[in-house]
Amino acid sequence: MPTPDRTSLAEIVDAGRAVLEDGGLSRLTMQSVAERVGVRAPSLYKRVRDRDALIDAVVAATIDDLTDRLEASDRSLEGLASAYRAFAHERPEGFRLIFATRQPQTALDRASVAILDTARGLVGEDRSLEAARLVTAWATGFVQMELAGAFQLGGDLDDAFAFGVAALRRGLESV
Amino acid sequence: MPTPDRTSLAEIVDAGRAVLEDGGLSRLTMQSVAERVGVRAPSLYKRVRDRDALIDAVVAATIDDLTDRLEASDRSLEGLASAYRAFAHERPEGFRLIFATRQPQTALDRASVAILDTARGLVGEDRSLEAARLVTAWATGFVQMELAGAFQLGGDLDDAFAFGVAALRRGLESV
DNA sequence: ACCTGAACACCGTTCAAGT
DNA sequence: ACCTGAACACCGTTCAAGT
Repeated sequence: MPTPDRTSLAEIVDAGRAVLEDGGLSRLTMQSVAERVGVRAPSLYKRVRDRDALIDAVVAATIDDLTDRLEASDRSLEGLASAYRAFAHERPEGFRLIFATRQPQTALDRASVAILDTARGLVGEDRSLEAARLVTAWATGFVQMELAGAFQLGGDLDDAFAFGVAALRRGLESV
Repeated sequence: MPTPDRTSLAEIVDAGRAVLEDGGLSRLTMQSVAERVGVRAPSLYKRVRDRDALIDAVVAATIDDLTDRLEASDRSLEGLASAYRAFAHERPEGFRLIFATRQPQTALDRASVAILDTARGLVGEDRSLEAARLVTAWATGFVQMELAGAFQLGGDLDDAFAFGVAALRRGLESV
């Protein structure tokens, strides 16, 4: 006798993201997600292989949202960079998790395209991949260090970020 | 009746680092560290407040080693950058953990000095802090993405790294 | 077909009892 | 003064039994 579904994969992933932002990865337990969704922990295993798979799904959803933001920016170097940083500030735990997991992140493909387009406009086709990697690495590292509290020598972080984009633009335009 | 010490804080931290590189953070359990040190898990609590404090100590020791490497480099922009990257390749889990923990990282002070010196030589006193942050953010992000397998569009990563340092030098020299 | 309680393995942590 | 086994709380996961 079929029972009506009491939840769904999408609802579980959303609950996982909410719990993650609330309390960090260590609070992202099967029990806390189940409770938020109104079900018992063992029921989650009907939709999700295990906790790691749930975490992967949370990462994938986060990357999707991040990509939407990049695509919605003005696509300039400055626009991409600040959209990236703003997203990380909004969802610090989710952002952090993207680079804390080791897996085939084909979900990053869409984001790569947006950044590559802008990079191509700055340095041309030949060096666009390297230029995109420069910009992405810098933005990723900046935000991660910011979130980790690793910038401890004072100074204004907004200034440092603006200085960084400007220097990158100069460095790339002189290729 | 005093018992002779069967271990020490330093030995525990070293064991923690070894276990970490072997199996990642999730394998860094009190039990695995205790076993490696030849003691039962509860005994660790005589030297270490809890697992988080052990992790903090592992991070601090890792930052110390990293700083030694930076100081032992030729102190050029290129030398610092490749020393940084080489260290991350040697101790990927330890490196990763540095920016995965949120805490007062005064241990980063020594490393900051080395990078600031080099940055000052490139852009002068006024913008040295921002320049140091640009370089550190880029190197950190590059290596983290590399370790996470986030560079998935082919191309040579050594090339991309060299391209990055060169572009940063140009961007900074034209301040 | 989905949901649950019970059960098991494992981990962090405390503590009384050993030496 | 350090070390240990026993115990407790908590978590991930499986599974037989419910609907």
